[in-house]
Amino acid sequence: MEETEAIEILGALAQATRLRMVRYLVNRGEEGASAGEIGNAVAAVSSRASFHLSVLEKSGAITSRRRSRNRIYRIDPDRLGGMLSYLLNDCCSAHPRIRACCLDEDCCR
Amino acid sequence: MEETEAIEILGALAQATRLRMVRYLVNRGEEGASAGEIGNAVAAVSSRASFHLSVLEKSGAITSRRRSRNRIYRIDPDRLGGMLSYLLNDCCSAHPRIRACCLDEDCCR
DNA sequence: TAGATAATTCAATAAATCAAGAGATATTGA
DNA sequence: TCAATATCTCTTGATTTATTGAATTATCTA
Repeated sequence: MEETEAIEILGALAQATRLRMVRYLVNRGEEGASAGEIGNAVAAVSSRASFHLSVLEKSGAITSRRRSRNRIYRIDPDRLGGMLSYLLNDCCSAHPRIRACCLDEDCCR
Repeated sequence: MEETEAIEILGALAQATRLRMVRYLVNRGEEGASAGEIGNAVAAVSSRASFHLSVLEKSGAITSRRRSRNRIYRIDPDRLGGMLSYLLNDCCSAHPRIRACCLDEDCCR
């Protein structure tokens, strides 16, 4: 992954509403969720939900397709994983301590 | 790690100059580097380097101490690792595919 | 203490981001 | 085609962020 791609995903995740959207969509898995459901889940009015979803989609963290009247959004696990890999393995050169913290949920604060 | 802490680190990393500073500091390891060296490494004038270093320090991604005339900055691997762990294990519920991408450098694009 | 060095803070400007509501667009079913 | 539903786009104003150069602060050494 390129630096600019990683930065765009990082910027997309660095906002509470959007991070909560990602969390919600990860739990929805392959099924995904409509803009309305997502907005509801994170307590965002429709225009705001739409804006934040478009930021996430533009970054590549999520994808979407239309299904009837709804637009269904889904996580793109390869892009999210790719960004994490870029940070951990490329930027941080797989620094042993950072890696240990990342892999073991209970390692670091 | 709390959501707000993770978001602050994510926001700190979502900027090219700052991401390059982190990359440089990871390579410097325990030794760390002075503000001047870091600014030089990422081609930033002193005031700009100082500004970005303060953003990184405020987020917790790096720490600093004064050594003579210089201020020496270092990575905080536990905080960086903690943020990665928050994303991978908490937000993404250790999603198998995301996890695989993250761990194997060559898994995802 | 005076001068040199290193880093930060300040001021001004430009650009980007966020929130909310109004209105526009797309899709479906009566 | 008309009405209802779901989503998106546009506008406004407020806030935040990034950049530069000048001024300031802290530290060291002759």
